[in-house]
Amino acid sequence: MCRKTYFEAIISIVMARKTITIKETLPKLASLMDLLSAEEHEVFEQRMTLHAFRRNEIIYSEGDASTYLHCLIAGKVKIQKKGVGGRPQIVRVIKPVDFFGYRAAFAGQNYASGALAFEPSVVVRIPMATIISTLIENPRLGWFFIERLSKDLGRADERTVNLTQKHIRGRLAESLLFLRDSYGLEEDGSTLSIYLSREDLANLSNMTTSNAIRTLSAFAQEKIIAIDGKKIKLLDIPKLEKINRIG
Amino acid sequence: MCRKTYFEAIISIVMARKTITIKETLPKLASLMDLLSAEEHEVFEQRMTLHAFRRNEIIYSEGDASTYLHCLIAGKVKIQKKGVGGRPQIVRVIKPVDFFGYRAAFAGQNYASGALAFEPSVVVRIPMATIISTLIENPRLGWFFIERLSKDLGRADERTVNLTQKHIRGRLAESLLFLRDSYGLEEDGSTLSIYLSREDLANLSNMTTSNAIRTLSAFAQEKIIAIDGKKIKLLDIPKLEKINRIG
DNA sequence: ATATTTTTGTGCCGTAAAACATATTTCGAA
DNA sequence: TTCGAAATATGTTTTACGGCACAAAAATAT
Repeated sequence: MCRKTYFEAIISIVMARKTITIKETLPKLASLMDLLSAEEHEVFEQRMTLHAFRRNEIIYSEGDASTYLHCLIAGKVKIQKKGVGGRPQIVRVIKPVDFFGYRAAFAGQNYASGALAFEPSVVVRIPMATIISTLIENPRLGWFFIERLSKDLGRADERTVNLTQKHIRGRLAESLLFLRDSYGLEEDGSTLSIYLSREDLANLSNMTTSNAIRTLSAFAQEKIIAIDGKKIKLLDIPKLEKINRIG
Repeated sequence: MCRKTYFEAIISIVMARKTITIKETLPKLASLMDLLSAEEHEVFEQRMTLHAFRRNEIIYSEGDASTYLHCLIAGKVKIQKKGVGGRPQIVRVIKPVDFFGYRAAFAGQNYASGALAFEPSVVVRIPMATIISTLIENPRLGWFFIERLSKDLGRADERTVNLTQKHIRGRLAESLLFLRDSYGLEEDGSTLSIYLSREDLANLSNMTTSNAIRTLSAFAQEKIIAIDGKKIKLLDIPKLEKINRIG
């Protein structure tokens, strides 16, 4: 982790060909900040800090004390959990402006999963102590988190069933569609806007890296996708959806 | 589903060799009811209904409108979700006095999983509309659900990794330990207090029924467990834990 | 009590996917 | 630029597990 000044954070982002100013940061947090009273808003603003992370940098690790709520302002983040023999599994991905890293504190636990930056990212941190004490007073803030937790829990159950029951091709197809839904496509309307390693793709789809590469090649051969280094073009989305559906 | 009067519900439970009276029901709901004001308490009491379910009876189905919060007063319940080709997967189990069936309503969805009684069960229903409108006013009630959802989400992520990465023996060992933690042991200190079919055990452990039977037999041969019909005795818990740990 | 269906228990086989081995390419650092 | 280390790619081997078939036992209905 590297805690940085606003200035440094902004510079990092600019280097990643995106621009962000302090003026832009607060409005992005609006979905949460709008729920607060004037005094609460003031307290939050005072206590929040801005941080920049490089590609693959750790935002927090499994086992860390869950001290802060995180909000991704810019960039892309993966939430992953170690399994048998330390083999990581990506359980969620975060896009701007999503909140993350709050579950463990609500459950009174240390982090059960770690957060890493897929690419240069800017994160706002707010102490969980502030969140929880405000929550006890402000039911609208409570509802904010109830909705998010409920949706995440639904997705987690869905994911458990899909990862355990589908075959490799189905799981990879699902991951590709999931990445499209999460991060969208580039201007050409077919290239995924996220470039992740084959290893990450494997950890997202519950397979070995070899099999992620192999199956990706098979999809390319079948003209379902096109591969150009880390760039993946989705050529035949109906077919991907079919492969995903039938498992 | 069969909606019953208090009287009928009590009779069903008595038939299952358990007794429950109306006087006992409310105190069991205390963890939630204690958070309410006198007026709120009154409203809840008025709107809640008591229901009895027979063995294997459906409490609610996947796709149903998520109209009620459920609380299990007596019995045992499984929450399951259909996957590829309708193959069910048990995602959670419920013991008294646990709340369930509230996530979907909070997320604004229909039920994404169904609830079935493992054995004769008594359930209290409270309309989700009542819960949500009370929640907006009462932050303590909000916190009640935030904690539960956060713990469930942690367990769901844990489960995803375990079910996908562990081998059959590891998954079955985990399920047996999980059932012990959820429902406890009988007076002998080693027999699981829940008798589930091999099929249920398979759906809990993500394997085919054949493999659940096979692996269970293997454990029995190795003197890790003892099988007597549906009764399962855990003989060597350290060994079970080891098998669970190494996957 | 008897018949019928469901659940449990085993063996065998085929296959999907992991493990392993080894090029080849790309990338980062000196 | 050159070197070493990752990341990507692909073929081969091994194995865990699902699928299927069938028998026995138990539960349920008649």
